[in-house]
Amino acid sequence: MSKADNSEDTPLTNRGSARRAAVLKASAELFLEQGYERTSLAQIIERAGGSKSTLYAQFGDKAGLFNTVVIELCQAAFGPLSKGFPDKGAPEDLLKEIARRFLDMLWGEDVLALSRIVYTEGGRNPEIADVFFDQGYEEGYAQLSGYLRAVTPGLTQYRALTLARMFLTMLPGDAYDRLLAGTTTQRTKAELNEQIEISVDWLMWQLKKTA
Amino acid sequence: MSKADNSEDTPLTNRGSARRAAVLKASAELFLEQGYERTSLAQIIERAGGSKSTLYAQFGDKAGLFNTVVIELCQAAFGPLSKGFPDKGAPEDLLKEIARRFLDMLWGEDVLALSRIVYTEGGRNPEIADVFFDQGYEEGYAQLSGYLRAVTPGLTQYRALTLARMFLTMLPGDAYDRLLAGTTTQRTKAELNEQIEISVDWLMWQLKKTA
DNA sequence: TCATTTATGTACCGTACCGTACATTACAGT
DNA sequence: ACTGTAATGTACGGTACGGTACATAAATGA
Repeated sequence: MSKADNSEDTPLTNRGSARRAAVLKASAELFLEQGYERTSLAQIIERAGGSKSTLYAQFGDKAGLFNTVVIELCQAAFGPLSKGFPDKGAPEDLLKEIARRFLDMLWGEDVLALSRIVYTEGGRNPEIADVFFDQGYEEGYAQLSGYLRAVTPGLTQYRALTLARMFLTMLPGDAYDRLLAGTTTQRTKAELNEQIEISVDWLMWQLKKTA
Repeated sequence: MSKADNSEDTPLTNRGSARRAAVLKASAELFLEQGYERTSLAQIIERAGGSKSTLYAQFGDKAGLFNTVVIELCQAAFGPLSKGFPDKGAPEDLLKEIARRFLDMLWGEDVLALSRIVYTEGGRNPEIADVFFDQGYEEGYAQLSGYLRAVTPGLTQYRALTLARMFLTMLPGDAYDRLLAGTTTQRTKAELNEQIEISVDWLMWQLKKTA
């Protein structure tokens, strides 16, 4: 983001904002698919139409474009988290449903590719790592911990957050890591269901101990 | 690894094998630090001495060199896992000790950087992902599950593996992911200790339920 | 000691890349 | 309709990269 990042200051004309959208869409696809280094500006333009001038006028440089794209993607990818929880049924069934939704979201190709790119480029670009975790995991912890406190009298906020964090991280086990890395063997659906079962058991146990 | 990978077939002379070692060392440092794309062959040679001819004669091409390096690194990085467990004291204290050792290993700069590169390049190179998980996590699961079965009559091998896997993945919570991604805020030591506590509690509970 | 093989160094090729300069077109306000 | 401004297209510069060709030096085996 070196010289001219036109993200908010100048009011774009219709033509401009349409191109901007096209460039963002194409960049998102290509960055997610190939990563930062392997994606060239020429590829982006080929897919988005227009030309490099537009790109540099609107996003400054390649890094600026990347930053903008990834931050927009973070805000989009974790949308399902803000849908709220189902609210009927025994806590145990409810937690299982929450678990399934969470895993379904993680398993989405967009979240998967986004995670990969954040892990790869985060070291050189801490902003995207922060946004990713704040909008993603932390948001999930907050939602779940709110629910836990609602059904468990005497549960402190800190403890609820800890439990939520541990629940959501034990849930996928190493299945998510294997997906990210691309191992040839992956966890089976049966193993995943077993992990859900175990995780929910544990969380219910913790809640009972508190109450 | 396109044309001439001289990893095992031709007996290298002294001169050759010395250079080979130097190239491997330099490549390891640079690949881990910068990733595959950002590391150029010129950089490697600058650090290792010698010249491109040597490199191409011994490793075929850049990809071949990378593959060799990463696989050697996998075998080296997880060395601490094969040290075996401490074997005196109550299971609870023992599990805590195991947990601490495991986290210490994960937190090492070499394992950290290796994880990052495997997640990044694994998609294009499944072999390194497989080696990484087989030599790393799966080895840890095997060791721990062996111990669990030894102290818990009636625990099946499958169940022991599952418990070991869940234990070792819940242990770091999201702390390891945050490290990999490079967020500006990280989990505190207190939070980690709490996670260890909770994880060990859970595992002890599971073992008691079985026995 | 001499011939053959193996390792090394140098110089180079073609390519792909990011970024820029500048001419050109569409738009907005009057 | 006219004019200044913003968006676009074209063409190119400079560079760094992976990979190769070929000459040279070292080692090996007899």
